[in-house]
Amino acid sequence: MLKAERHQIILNEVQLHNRVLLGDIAEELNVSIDTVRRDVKELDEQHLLRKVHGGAIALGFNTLTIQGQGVYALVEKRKIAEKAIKLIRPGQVLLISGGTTNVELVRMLPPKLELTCFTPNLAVAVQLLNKPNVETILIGGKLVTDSQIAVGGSAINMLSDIRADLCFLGTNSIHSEAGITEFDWEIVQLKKAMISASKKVVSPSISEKLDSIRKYRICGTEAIDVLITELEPTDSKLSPYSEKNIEIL
Amino acid sequence: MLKAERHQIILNEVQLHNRVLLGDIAEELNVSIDTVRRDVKELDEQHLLRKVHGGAIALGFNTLTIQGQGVYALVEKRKIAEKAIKLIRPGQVLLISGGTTNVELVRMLPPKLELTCFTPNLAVAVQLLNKPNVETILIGGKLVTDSQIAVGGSAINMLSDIRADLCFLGTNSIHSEAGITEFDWEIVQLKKAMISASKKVVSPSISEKLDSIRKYRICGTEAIDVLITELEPTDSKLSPYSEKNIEIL
DNA sequence: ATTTTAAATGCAATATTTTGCAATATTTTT
DNA sequence: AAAAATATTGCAAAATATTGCATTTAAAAT
Repeated sequence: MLKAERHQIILNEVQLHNRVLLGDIAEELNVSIDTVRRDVKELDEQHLLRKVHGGAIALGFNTLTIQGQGVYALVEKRKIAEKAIKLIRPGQVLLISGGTTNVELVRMLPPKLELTCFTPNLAVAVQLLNKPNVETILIGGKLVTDSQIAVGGSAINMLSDIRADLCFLGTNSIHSEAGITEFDWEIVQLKKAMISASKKVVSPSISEKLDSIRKYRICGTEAIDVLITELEPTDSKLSPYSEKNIEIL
Repeated sequence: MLKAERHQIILNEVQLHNRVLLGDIAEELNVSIDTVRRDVKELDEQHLLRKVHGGAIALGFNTLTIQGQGVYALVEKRKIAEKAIKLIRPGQVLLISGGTTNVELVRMLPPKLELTCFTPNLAVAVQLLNKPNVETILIGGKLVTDSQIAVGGSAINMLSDIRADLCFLGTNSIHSEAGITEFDWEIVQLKKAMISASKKVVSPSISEKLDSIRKYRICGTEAIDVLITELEPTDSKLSPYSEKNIEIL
């Protein structure tokens, strides 16, 4: 029995019955209760369920999660999110695109921080709802299924009325010469509008996405103010970007 | 044995059983376990499966779900949702407000039904994303935390461009004389706009909400075309409404 | 056809992860 | 407050991964 398989089963059980007992699962899966305990602990760390004394329960009401597997490269993304949050000042207006890194960023926002946040992304919006001191404004439009982001004329139109202090632009591909690129035309248009609606553009990208190029271009490196990766800012992989006058964190 | 051939077989196996063990495959294909490991690693990099310790598993659906904690009066709401769905014809344009009944309604939509759905509510939007044949358009605006609904000028503005066939208006309070009422002023404005954007207004309400009045008025009974409760249409509690020429389901 | 080059494979040594157990601590229940 | 249930921690055995390297195989170039 693979660990990942157990995780799926446990999650499924929790979804179905809203709660599970560790002992029951252990028996059902024929593993020791310690193993189940560790499984549940991991799932809890990935925000896929909530571990409680004696078992686990499904997450609370406004919790959107990515079902099935947990978030890929969560450790790296948390590191990025932590650096990103340091850029934020109380009272600012933020513009936040989609992507799991941005979701993690929002989740890690200090609860007492007062902000106004605009976002076209469902998962980001749901996370923002959990922050009592954040005013959230949803950017509407046609929803792209897999990225859960609103695109199209009305979204772009709504963005044209905004002047945000900081834009966290979830990035698919970034390259020191080609800039930021995407493979979905609609999303390209949206992100372009997001960039022009912001005073400062921050690109949180796990290093894996560096030096890659997609079909359509969103902007050149000159439009990016800050690049945040999980690496040390002095890492050699980042020097092509710092040479382009991008601030590296 | 060609590499591509092995890849096919591995993928097939994963599809079929949801998981594979490296050892099993190695034996089956008569290659070393190292080779299989490398194969699986490649397939993982192409996002065709997920490599885990000991083997590989199929990719989960990357869909967002709201992990609903026990929805109050779920049985009744399902009954209402079932009746409501019968009103829908393929290809129609729907306008759906918030509320757990509407979420349940969307969850129960047949997967093959083709629709265009507008909604200002996050939970509804998330559920709609799981429907492959539904085009979802999010109505943006300032999010009201507890109802997870977008309100304000831009939302109302966006609604003014819509002409929906059917509006499912989640209802807080309905009264045969006072009509539909709410306690949140912003939401009242939004729902008014939703009503004028639709040809036909349907109010799905559990019977508990009948005959109650809140602070602000959304519309009179004349604006409501259909009232759906979990009760039999002939129930005496509903007669004040049928007398107002509302269709009862 | 033959050489050159690159890719693929299996092996062995080493590292990492997973798992169950036992001893101890903590929480929950009575 | 005592008893029962559940958690935590450290540990060792087993399973699995990783790495470097030698060998084979396939592809490209001559």
